[in-house]
Amino acid sequence: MMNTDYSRANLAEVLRGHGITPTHQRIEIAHALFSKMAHLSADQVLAIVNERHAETSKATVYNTLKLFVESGLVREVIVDPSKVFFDPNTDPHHHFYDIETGEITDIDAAKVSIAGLPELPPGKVAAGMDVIIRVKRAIA
Amino acid sequence: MMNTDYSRANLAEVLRGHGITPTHQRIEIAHALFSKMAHLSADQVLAIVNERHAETSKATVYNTLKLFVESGLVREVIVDPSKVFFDPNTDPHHHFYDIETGEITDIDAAKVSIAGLPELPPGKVAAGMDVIIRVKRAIA
DNA sequence: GCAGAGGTTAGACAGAGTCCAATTCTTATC
DNA sequence: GATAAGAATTGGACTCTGTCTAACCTCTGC
Ligand SMILES: [Mn+2]
Ligand SMILES: [Mn+2]
Ligand SMILES: [Zn+2]
Ligand SMILES: [Zn+2]
Repeated sequence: MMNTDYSRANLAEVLRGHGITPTHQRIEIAHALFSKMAHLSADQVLAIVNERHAETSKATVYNTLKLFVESGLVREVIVDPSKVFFDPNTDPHHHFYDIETGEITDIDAAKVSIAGLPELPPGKVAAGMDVIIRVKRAIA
Repeated sequence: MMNTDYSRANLAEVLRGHGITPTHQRIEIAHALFSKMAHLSADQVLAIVNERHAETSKATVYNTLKLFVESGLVREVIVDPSKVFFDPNTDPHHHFYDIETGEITDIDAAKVSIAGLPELPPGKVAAGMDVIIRVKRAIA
């Protein structure tokens, strides 16, 4: 989706390209997600963004993550009952989820084929599909 | 998994068969889940169980649902970021999830085939797979 | 520079879920 | 049927994630 240019200047351009006014806070939040390319919770984003000097509030982190999701910049991953993770990888893909460590790993959706799904309920349209493979440490 | 005998006496036997001491509260909670055969949140279970006369605490509902999950009597469904649902259907199956109404519908896993999944990460063993198809109302 | 829209903020609030020490129940044994 | 010991339940305090609000700030176009 983006190359490897995670400079603030380039991130600002990416935000503009999605119709988002690039503020300091939004750029820092985008930087946290895209430079780490990891599945981060809101709390983790808040911590990363305020590592050097506190400059972004909890409310702004939540507002911004929601905005990013709505504009397709990042994707929500719902695997843990206690918190949502935000995924800078918006290519179609699935996830391994380690139920012991919480680690989330991507699975390229292009290599996976799913057949035999029933028709959608009448009057309904698809909004997305999640495949989550829960794994745990093999017996020692 | 069970027939259609949702009598308290039979539910008590089912619990014993899973190594669970059948208390009044546990039997009522099992009754709520199996007689409705629906995906219920802890809060919904609490409300159902205390419909006639309050007799079960929130702590017991959570304790019991956890116990039922651990003993394989029910299954957790993690689709909504704000709460867990408990599923009395433990046959392999997937879910439609209406992101607008919250409605959850079962998809028989026997009819669905998934190919091309990568190998599990080294040292990991599968603990389950969830397929969630998020749907919404078709544009009016 | 000014105005107005849009963005940010602290902190109060809500809801799901956990924890604890005190109490009550279940069950095995007599 | 009574007893005793372990198991289960309980209210309520607590934690954590996420939302909301009203005041304040900042950016942009004029
Ligand atoms: Mn939760
Ligand atoms: Mn939540
Ligand atoms: Zn991912
Ligand atoms: Zn189900």
